[in-house]
Amino acid sequence: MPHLIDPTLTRRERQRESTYADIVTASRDLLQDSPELSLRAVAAKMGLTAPALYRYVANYQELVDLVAFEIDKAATETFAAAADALDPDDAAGRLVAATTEFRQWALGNPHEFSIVFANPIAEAACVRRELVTLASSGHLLTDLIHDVWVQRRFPIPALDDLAPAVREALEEPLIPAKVAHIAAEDRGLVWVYMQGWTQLYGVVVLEVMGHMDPRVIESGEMFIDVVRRFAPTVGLADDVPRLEALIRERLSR
Amino acid sequence: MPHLIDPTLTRRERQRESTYADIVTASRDLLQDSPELSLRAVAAKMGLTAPALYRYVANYQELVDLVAFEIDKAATETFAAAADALDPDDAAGRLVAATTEFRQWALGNPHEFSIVFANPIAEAACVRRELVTLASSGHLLTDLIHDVWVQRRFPIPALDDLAPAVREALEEPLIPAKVAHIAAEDRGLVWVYMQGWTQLYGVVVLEVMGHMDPRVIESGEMFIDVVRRFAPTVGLADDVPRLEALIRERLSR
DNA sequence: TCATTGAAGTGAACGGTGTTCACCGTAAAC
DNA sequence: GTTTACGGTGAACACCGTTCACTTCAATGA
Repeated sequence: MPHLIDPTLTRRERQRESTYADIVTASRDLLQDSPELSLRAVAAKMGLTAPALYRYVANYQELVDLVAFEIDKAATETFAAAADALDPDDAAGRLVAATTEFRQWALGNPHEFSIVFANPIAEAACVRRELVTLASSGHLLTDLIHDVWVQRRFPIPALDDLAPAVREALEEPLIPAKVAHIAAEDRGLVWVYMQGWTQLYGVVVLEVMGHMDPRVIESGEMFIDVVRRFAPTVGLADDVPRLEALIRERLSR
Repeated sequence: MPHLIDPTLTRRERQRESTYADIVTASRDLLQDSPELSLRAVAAKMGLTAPALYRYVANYQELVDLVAFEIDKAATETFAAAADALDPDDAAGRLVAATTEFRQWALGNPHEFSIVFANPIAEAACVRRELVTLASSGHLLTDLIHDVWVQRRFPIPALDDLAPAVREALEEPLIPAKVAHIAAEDRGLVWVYMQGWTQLYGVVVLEVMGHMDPRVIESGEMFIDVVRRFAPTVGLADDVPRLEALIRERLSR
């Protein structure tokens, strides 16, 4: 994303913005090689000393959050691009393409993946939770499932059939903007999304962490299996052969 | 596990064994409070200096592996105990009880859980991989699913219907002992186990890491939902109401 | 235009980490 | 009773996150 000159920003502000971009770039560079991201290494890579970074970031955790947020944003763009490579009317194919791209990206960039999706945020501040919660990747997948639903109208649970805790979580999500465009009575769809995300997350984390037979990881068969089992839930039982072919084509790239 | 005096071990060997136990105890104590396990802190807690630990462990990673292995072993005993609290003939109930106990333990001991199940072993040595792969928890869950299968004889995939990579992984697992007691022609059952483990792992990691709406985590509804959806796969469709009640009873403790 | 202000960066320092090495006492082994 | 080697120490190195006093210099306002 080439940074056009924004006249509303003063020169200093523009330079500051550019430094933030440099921080992210340096951090992602380091994550290509090492699983650990260190503040000092980032500073060194930028030609700065460590204390200088504290002008931009309150502490190490905030650096990680910043980088994680930007990684998620950038990765989501590649997921969206994978979807956009297909016919705009092929909602099912778009969902599967983005999902497959997510899996491939995770395995190809395990450190970046870990920083975004395998970081404990239970004991973190509210800011952190908000950032991660409005993850753009989650937003994208929700949209793609919604598109499938618009086409297929697969059954979704009524809010009254869901447990109270779930209903609350769907009616008033932590970040309202995330599902604001989904009508209140259709929020059961978000529960279906969460079911799917849970399964996708399970395979991918197992694969990225290496907690699975290497031969199975390499083949991608468990990932395919998950998609195959989830397809009927979103009205795509009949599309499985085509979708599976689509996945295999993408996996073999 | 009270250590009886083993006359086959010399005094020195016994003392060494006891020191290993102390290392694990000190480490687990530290993990109760802090998410990070530091070699120096372990040494200090034992009244030693850091270099002394290198008489027992080659490096930090080996300390983590040792602790992770022992935690897995100890945790598995509590899972097994949860199963044993039920009628020995109630294979379904035993599986669900152990599974629920796993989820509860994970949420109650997030640091211990992370060290065992959310540690990247992709870029680790072979020793590490072997240790984690012969995880006793995996062994237990495989046994419990096998018991359910003996009772219900739910359909399992034929090896010929599975992808080559999967077939290889099932026929010659990384650690042969793990599934040695399952006949070659019944190895499709292990694939069903892996499907179930993937789903269980997905929810629990999401919950432990806090990457889910706190209200949903607290209620345990997504975990219940996963069990509910998996039940038919192992011939337990009709048992869902009873099993769900069993879960809810355990969750409310 | 000049003085002032404040943002950005530095070097030194503190406490923490994993790790290595030379050294030492003492308990086990021959 | 002598020798061996095991288990422990203290000092040191390189790295980490973080703080603080200090400088520099560009943007700002009079």
